[in-house]
Amino acid sequence: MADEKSLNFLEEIVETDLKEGKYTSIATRFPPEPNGYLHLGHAKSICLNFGLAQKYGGYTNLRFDDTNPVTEETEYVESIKDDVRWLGFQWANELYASDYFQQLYDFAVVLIKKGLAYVDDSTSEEIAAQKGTPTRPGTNNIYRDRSIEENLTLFTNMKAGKYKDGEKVLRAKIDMAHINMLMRDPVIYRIKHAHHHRTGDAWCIYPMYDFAHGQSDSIEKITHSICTLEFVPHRELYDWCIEKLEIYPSHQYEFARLNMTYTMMSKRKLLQLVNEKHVSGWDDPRMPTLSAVRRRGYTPESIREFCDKIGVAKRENLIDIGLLEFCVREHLNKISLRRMVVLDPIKVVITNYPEGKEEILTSENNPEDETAGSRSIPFSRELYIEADDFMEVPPKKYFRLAPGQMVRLKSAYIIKCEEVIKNAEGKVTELRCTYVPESKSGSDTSGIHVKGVIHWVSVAHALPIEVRLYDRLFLTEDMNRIEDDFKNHLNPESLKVLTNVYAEPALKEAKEGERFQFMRTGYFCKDKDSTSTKLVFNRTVTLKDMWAKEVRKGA
RNA sequence: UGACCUAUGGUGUAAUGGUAACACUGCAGAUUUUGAUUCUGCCUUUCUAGGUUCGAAUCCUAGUAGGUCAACCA
Repeated sequence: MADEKSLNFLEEIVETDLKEGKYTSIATRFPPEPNGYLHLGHAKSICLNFGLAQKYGGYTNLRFDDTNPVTEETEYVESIKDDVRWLGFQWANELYASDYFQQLYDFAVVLIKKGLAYVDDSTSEEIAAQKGTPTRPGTNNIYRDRSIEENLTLFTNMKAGKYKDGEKVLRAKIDMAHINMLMRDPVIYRIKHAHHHRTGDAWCIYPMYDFAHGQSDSIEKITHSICTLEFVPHRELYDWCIEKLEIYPSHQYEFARLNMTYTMMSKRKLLQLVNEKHVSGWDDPRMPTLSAVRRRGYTPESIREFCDKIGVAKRENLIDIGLLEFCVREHLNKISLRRMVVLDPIKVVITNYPEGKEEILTSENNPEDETAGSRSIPFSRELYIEADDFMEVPPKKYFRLAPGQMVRLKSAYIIKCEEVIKNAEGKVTELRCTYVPESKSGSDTSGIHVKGVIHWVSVAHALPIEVRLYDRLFLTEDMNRIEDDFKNHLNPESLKVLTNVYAEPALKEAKEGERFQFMRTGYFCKDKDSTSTKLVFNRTVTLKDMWAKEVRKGA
């Protein structure tokens, strides 16, 4: 029996609308502005919009809100399409607000003819000054009373390019004393002699968001237009335009955007990080963009699961980034092949293992998935193990390697540390161990039980690789709360590059983007910077580490 | 000195007038050839004050707190 999951408030609205026969099917849209890359906040919106349509039998349009040519570029359009597809969604139609420029222009003319719009010659400063404040009403200016004929002529001239940028605007004529600031004669068209990424130089006037978005929804017969909370006050204007234009009544609903701990989700600031080279690009694996988390090794399934788990509501939230990490671990644990990789090597010589001898051992690829099969791993007299897996003076409950102590080498033998060799500075350089020949994995007759199991790589067969370890980009939990420059909060240790790393030979076959669990250290993904001679892996996320926590508590 | 939105464990989200629950986190334990995974148990919750009602997290009023609104951005 599938337990019935409760509905979020948007699903409730849709179900009610469907039940009451308001609609027979629904249409939603995802409306990004192509002025940056999509991030996890957009993923929430994508999952919501596409998810709703999927669940209730409708469709979702991908509509680029490209009404501001100075910030928008084709590069962004392509990345957005890639990201939506990667997340696993298929849009019904690829559309652009710029497709509607003529219709939108005609709508503006309709408004003028109804006496509901006028051309204003004021500067932006004057308009701002006349706007009043939230507690003080605005004031009318002389342009407000221009005749319909004059407005029509002026607006035609605006379109014809007879004025310079900023010289005139078209404003809706609503009410300068309206309690809602957005209803105080909002600017609906402005002059921009700028090249548009799709319409080229065909237009020199462009509609504002409030005069483009709702009408675009209406043209596409979007039933449920879902946006974030900061647009709540825009809804009144959204409805006003639809009513005065007497067009299809789409409706706007608002939800709270995603905020995440230690994460900055503002496109503008992310752009700044890219431009000022604090990161290597929009897809730097430390970024919260979808192209970055993809490169880092996150799966689309885990992002969708995350969006499902965080829910949808109308109150401000701050999601623990640990939940995202939980989701990706949960998925990667099920699907990723295990490999042994030593990130910080220390050499072990097995003194009672014959020189020149080699054995081929077998290890399962994924204990969570029998169909994943197994692989061969070469074993020999000299090995690398993790420096962390040896302590000369171990604390209580440390069940890895220490002088006189035994551990099992994963899928191989039990070894015992007999001697510690140090260099002149007293640093441990080599461990001399003996192995128990009867303790071979799968045919262990030694009767010895050891608690610790560690990973290892045969020196003679080791594959050198580069590994990039990522930590949170920011050190401050709630980046919405800061008052100083957000760059002051950057984590200087958000990237650590390890170049003295050895992997088992099987990793050589890895394909770009392929994800693995490096046993006991974390999940990793082969990076696009890899070449035939240099393999590079990104750490997606560490494994949960109870021992590290234990150590921290002791400290 | 306004309007609008919001208020449930540490963090999210449910409960739709009838026993406050689920996930993450945290803590404790079992299993484990990954100190992973898995499994078990535990901790912790209705902003305040009134009102309506047999009964309120839920409805009403007021207060308080947080958010939003004064771009020719979206």
